[in-house]
Parts: sequence; structure tokens; C-alpha cells
Amino acid sequence: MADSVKVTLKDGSVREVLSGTTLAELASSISRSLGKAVLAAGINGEIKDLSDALTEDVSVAFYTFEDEEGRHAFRHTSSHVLAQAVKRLFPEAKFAIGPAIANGYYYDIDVPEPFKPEDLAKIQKEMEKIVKEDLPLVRSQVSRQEALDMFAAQGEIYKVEIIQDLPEDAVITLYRQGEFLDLCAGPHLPSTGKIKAIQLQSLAGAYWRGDEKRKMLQRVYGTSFEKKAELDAYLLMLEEAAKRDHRKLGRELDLFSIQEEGPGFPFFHPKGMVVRNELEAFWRTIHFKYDYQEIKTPIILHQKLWQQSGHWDHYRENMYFTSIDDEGYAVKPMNCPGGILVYRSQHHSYRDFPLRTAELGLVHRHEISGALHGLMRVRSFTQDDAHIFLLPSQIKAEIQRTIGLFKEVYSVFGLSYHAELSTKPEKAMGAQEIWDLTTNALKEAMDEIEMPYRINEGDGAFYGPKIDFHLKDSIGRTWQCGTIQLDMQMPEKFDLTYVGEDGLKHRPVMIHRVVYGSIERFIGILIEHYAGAFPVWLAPVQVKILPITARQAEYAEKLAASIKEQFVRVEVDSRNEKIGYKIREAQMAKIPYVLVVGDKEMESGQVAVRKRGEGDLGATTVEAFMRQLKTDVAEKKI
RNA sequence: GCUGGUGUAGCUCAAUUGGUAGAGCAACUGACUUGUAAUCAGUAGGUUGUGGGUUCAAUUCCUAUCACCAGCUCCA
Repeated sequence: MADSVKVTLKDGSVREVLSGTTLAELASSISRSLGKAVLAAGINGEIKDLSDALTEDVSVAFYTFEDEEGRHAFRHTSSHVLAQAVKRLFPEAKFAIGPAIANGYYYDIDVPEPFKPEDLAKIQKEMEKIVKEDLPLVRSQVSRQEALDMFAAQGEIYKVEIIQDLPEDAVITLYRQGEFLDLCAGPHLPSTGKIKAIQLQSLAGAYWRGDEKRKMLQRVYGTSFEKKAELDAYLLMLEEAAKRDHRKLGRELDLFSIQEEGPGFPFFHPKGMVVRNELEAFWRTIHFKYDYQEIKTPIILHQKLWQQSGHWDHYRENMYFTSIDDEGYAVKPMNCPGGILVYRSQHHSYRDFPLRTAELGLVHRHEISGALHGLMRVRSFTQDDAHIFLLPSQIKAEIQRTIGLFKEVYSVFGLSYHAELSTKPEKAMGAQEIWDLTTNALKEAMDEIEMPYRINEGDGAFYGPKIDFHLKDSIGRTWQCGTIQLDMQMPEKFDLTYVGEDGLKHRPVMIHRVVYGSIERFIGILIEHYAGAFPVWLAPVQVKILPITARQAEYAEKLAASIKEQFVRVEVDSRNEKIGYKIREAQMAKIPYVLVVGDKEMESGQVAVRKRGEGDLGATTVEAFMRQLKTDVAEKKI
């Protein structure tokens, strides 16, 4: 071992330190020069605990709260503080896992009595005490047997299970802070005192190991920041985000409702229906452009169809059934069998491929009550479905073409998304070779166009692998919207054929895909994305005319009539209210254009334009205003 | 479905230890005829989610049930 080692820092500077110097020691001097606390460190690109000692020449990067790595260590340590506080207050508590997550951390804890909301405040107080105690986090390494014995002796059955599941060669480390000891890989902060602002957020049940057959533990969610001001800003941001909640805006803007008489079955009100119809109109235009043909298939179909499709075996618990003339029927949970029957009603040639049939199909699924969520998760929804029949050789190109369509649609709304490739689930139909083939086809198609994606193991449809497109809601939860599913099972089940170049019958491949996903969910996403302020082309009311007094009422009505003639959604507010009041209402209704007309405008034949978000733009001619409006609509902007 | 929480007027919320419900906004009526985010006054509106129970008395306590909220599970 050398007496000194060279440490190369992120900025390229090199320091020479005594061998055995810990990262924490080095960090404190870095911390002073940076003017902020160092929370984590990476050696040669690998995250390390700050208590690690330097024994050879390395390059070191230090992370502060501004870095993902620093924040992660910060939150991770916070979760240990949470656990310690719980242990002090509830000595009989057993601990499962407590990771750092996107904006905070949680800990899953087994307590004899579920926590009450009041307990949160108590726990938080104890956490603040632990922070004040500024307990150092000390790492130690133990053998597997030592760890098992220790946790078994303490009755920490979950820790024992975690250790047992670790790979044979795993390095097992423990962290001690004061009287509290936890199994953990780290990294952690050097001491609890670094955490300045703590906020416990919520309580929830969570199954141990995410398995609904195992015990439900108590999950405590919290967040923490380096400064109180950062915490306050974050909480304020959450409050603002909550104002965008589509369930709240849906009621305030009178777009839709969900009533006790139909849980999970949304009602679309006139204003919501405008948005929906515009989305459908746009959908039809773009599908015309991409060479799709539209069909419509029945909502209720005979049970034997669902038995043949495999839905009876794989999806029955989510379906609604009925009987007609003593025969069993089911309400469709998916559109594919209908699309297949349309395909099968004719002979097909390879020359017609890819054959793209689209359907805005209303499906019903019995989702469990706890899963329902506004428009995002409902029991009755319209999928903007399409079934594409094609030759195996056309798969890659068609997948890429479909991804192109998706990108075009999402970009119109300025939505950001991420893609996931979902592979074979446990409850799957078909041979492994087919799954490998189709899964690889999807991978290849994406890799070739450099489409980034994650892999979601075991989450495919029962008939094939899929690419899912996830969009974010106002508080960052993601919802699957678009999906492209490759299917070689249904064509087999339904004995679908086409006549090939050789004059013989062959089996086509099938792609199922939705862009919006469900119109309902997509509208929910859009409401939150736009915070209810829809662009002009989608706005339920595009123009509101406000006469200042009753004198201009007639002029306003005439104006409205001429605007409406051009298929613009216009309303007049001729109530006897002050102009300020009417403007306030129009703004709160998030109407993009307000036209104020008083005596001046009436005499000159003009309108005073007030644009949402920009305020009073002054008077202009009706023609000039209409030109602007039409440009907005045509460009689908603003 | 599970764990916890919530349910009072159209909306947002009140109602001391149990003493049969109030406010603001919205609605309606009237006055005011108004120049860019709230004019004033008045009227009406509730079997307190629903069904049981305890009690002289229940919005309040107990119980069942429904719906909703957070999360888990499941999924577009």
C-alpha cells in the first residue's frame, strides 16, 4: 500500500492524500470550497459510501443535493431516520424496505396496529430530534451468517428474508446510527444532521414484496430537503400541481362527471364532448393520412367468440356478461375479435397488406374498485384501436411507421412520453419461439430508429409482446396511453389467412395498436397537461363576446352569428353585469379569446380582443381577428 | 380487492364535551347600464351518502353498506 494516493476530481484537479483518508474527510474540504454540503461520492464512476477510505489512485466525483446521486443518498438516509424514529416510538415494529424514490422516500413497516394519521406528526417530531442529535452513520461489513443471526435474534423476519434472497457472493453491510442498526447497501450521508427539512406525507398499505397474498405492511411516505425553503417550494409546487387535477378541473370547467350511479362510467358534458369530438376528428384525419380504413364493431358478442379468442380463459374476471335468448354473450373488453371477424368476412391477398383497419371501439372492463381514478382508469372507455394485418416480412417497417404516427400525434400536443417494451407474461398463450421472434422484432424496430425504451419484464398482453407509451399526469404519475402489440396468436385461433404470391393460403401477422390509448384517459392527461387551458382548436368555447352594456347586446349577437357561420364556437354574455365581472368569469373558464364590445367598437365595427394569458390586445377589425383565430386553429397551437 | 382516510346546500368549507345545521361563492329576484379578473340588496336552497343501532336527544357515538381520496395489487 502506498503512503499517499492521487485523487483526480471531477474538475480535473489532482490531489495527493494520505492512504486511508476517507471520502468524508476529503469531502469536508471540497464542501467548504463548493459552499454546499457533499452528500455522496463516486469512485471511478461507482457510487461509494462516504466512509470509504482511499487506498489507491482514483478519480472521485462528489455530489451535492443538486445531483441525482446526492439527493438519493440524502433521501435514503432520511428513510433510515424515519425507521429509527418509528423504532423509538413503536419498539415492536419490524422493518422491511425503505428506499429513496423520485421526490422522497418511504419505509415499509410491520406494526401490530396500523399507524393513525396523528402518528405521522409524532414520528416526524422524533425524526427532527434524531436530526438534531446529528448521529453519525457507521458502516460495517458482516458475514451472511452473522447478519442472519443478528436479525433473527431481533425478530426482524423481513430483513432475514431479504438476506436469504441475496446472491451467495453478496457483500452484506450494516449501517448504525446511534442505537439503530439497519441492513443496507448504502450509500448514506456521514450523519443525520445533514437533513435540515423533513416532511412526512402520507400513510398507505403496501403488500410485502408487492404480493397481494402476503402481509400488508404500513408504508410511510416522506420527503426531505437540504433547506427549509426548498421543502416549502416543493410543497407549494405540489399544491399548484393539485390544482391541475383533471377531476377538479373537469368539474370546474364542466367537462365531465362521474356519479355514484355509475362508478367508473364517466358522463361527458357538452363542453367535454367538444374536446372529445375534436380529438376524434383529428384522429380521423391522421389515420386517413396513414392509410387506415375505419370500421365499427358491436359491443356485445356471443360467448363462443370470447372462448375462441382466449379472452374467456385469460380475461374472464374483467368481463361483463349477459344472456340473450338463453345464449351467453359478453360485453367486449377489447376490440380485436370484432376486427378479426371483419377481416375474416372476406378473402385477402398479400397485395392488400399491410391492411390497416381502425376502430373507435367502446370497451367495458370490470376494474377492481380501488383502481378507479377519474378519467384515467375507468370501466367503460373508447380505445382508438387499429388492427393491422401484414406479412412477417413487413413487421419491422410497419412498427416503425406506427411509431412515426405516434410521434406525430403526441407532438401536436407537446406531450413528452417514455416507451417500454413489455415481454411475455406468466399467463401467456403460444410457444416460446413465437414470443422470442415477436419480442425481437419489436426490439429491432426500435433499435434501428434509435428509439429509447425500457424493458418491462412480464408485462406483455397474453397474446403477444408490446411497446407501451407512457404519459405523465400533473403530479408525475405515468399512465400508459399508446401501445403497439404484436400478435401471432389471434390469427392462429381464428384461422386467418391470406393468399400469397404462390397462390396458397398463409397465416398473416397482426398488430394491435392504440395511440391515445383511451379517449377518456387521453382527455384526462390533456386536461392536466394544459391545466384546463385548451389550445384554441380544442377549446369548448373558442370566443366569448362581452357587450359592456345592454346597448351593444344586439351588435354582439350579430357578431356572434357571423363568427358562428365560420364554424367557430362562440358565446355571448349579455347579462347585466360589470365588464370586469364578465371578464373574470371568462378567464376562469379559460376561454382563449374574449371580445369586448362597447360603444366605440360598435361605431367603428371593431372588436377589442383579450387573449388568454396575454390580456388586452386592443381593438382590431373582425376580419383580422378571424384570420388570427383560424391560423391558431389550423396550426393547432396556443 | 387490500390498508388507512373522507363523505354536511351546485362548489369550497363551519357547527364547543351528543342539544334536530351556518357562511362565502354559484343560482334566482330587484336596483344599478357599467371599458378589461368579483356592484349592491333580497330570496330560495340540506331526511348531514344510505340502512340499522345506542340515547330523552345523533352531523357528532357504534355497526353495516355505497361512493370518493392516497397508496398497494391489477391495467388503456
